[in-house]
Amino acid sequence: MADTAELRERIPHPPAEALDLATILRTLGDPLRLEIVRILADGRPRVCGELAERLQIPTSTGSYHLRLLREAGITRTRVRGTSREISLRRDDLDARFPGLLDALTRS
Amino acid sequence: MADTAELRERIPHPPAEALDLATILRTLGDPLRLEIVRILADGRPRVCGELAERLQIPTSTGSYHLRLLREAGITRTRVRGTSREISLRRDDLDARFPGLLDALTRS
DNA sequence: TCCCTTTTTCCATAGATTTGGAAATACCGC
DNA sequence: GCGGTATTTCCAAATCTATGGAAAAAGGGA
Repeated sequence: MADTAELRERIPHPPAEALDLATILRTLGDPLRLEIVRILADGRPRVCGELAERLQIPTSTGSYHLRLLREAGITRTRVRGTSREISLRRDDLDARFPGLLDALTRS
Repeated sequence: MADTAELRERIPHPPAEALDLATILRTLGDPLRLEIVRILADGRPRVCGELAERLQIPTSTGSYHLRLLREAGITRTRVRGTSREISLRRDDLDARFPGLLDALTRS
């Protein structure tokens, strides 16, 4: 039986223990990226195009912000055919910074 | 009897209802500023020089970061003679973004 | 294989941020 | 008023960030 994580991703994500609070806050301190996190807060994954369209930005700009979110460890990106499925890393974030995501997505 | 707030400050602070989450996160997304907030988290006010010395930075740099913290509504600055007494705006932050400060200063 | 779709990479530009020395400002005590 | 102390403002330089068009990459289906 193969490793689940191996099947799930081909894209580099930081390990949970490497998550840095200042980096996370700086990354979320952009209105566009904060909005992406709020959209993802319902737990349903989205593809890049869906998010770019919803935010009314070119896909190249969207790709840039999604890369920062992934590199900060805030989102998880899963390859699905030619698409990328983006979801919140709620498990790791909640374990490492309890209450943070809740405080950010409340209301 | 004069207004307490009037006696307390001569320096512009944003009103509680103007606090913006993205601005707050961007401001805290700097290691130096996050450290200042952690130092202030015990509730005891500090003067600028005390913070600059503790962080090993020139006072002009400290003054810059403290201005950003104040303008974001994260700290309150009170004039005390030639000094400035810096404290966390925990009351307003807790009211506006419940759980945020706790998540940030835990551990 | 060829085409179509989705996303990323490349690249240049515009703009914002951080830094710290030097000068200016402000308040206090004498 | 004067000297001393604390802090801010000014300013320039170095660095980092965001934007978006165009081209490249990568997978799926016929």
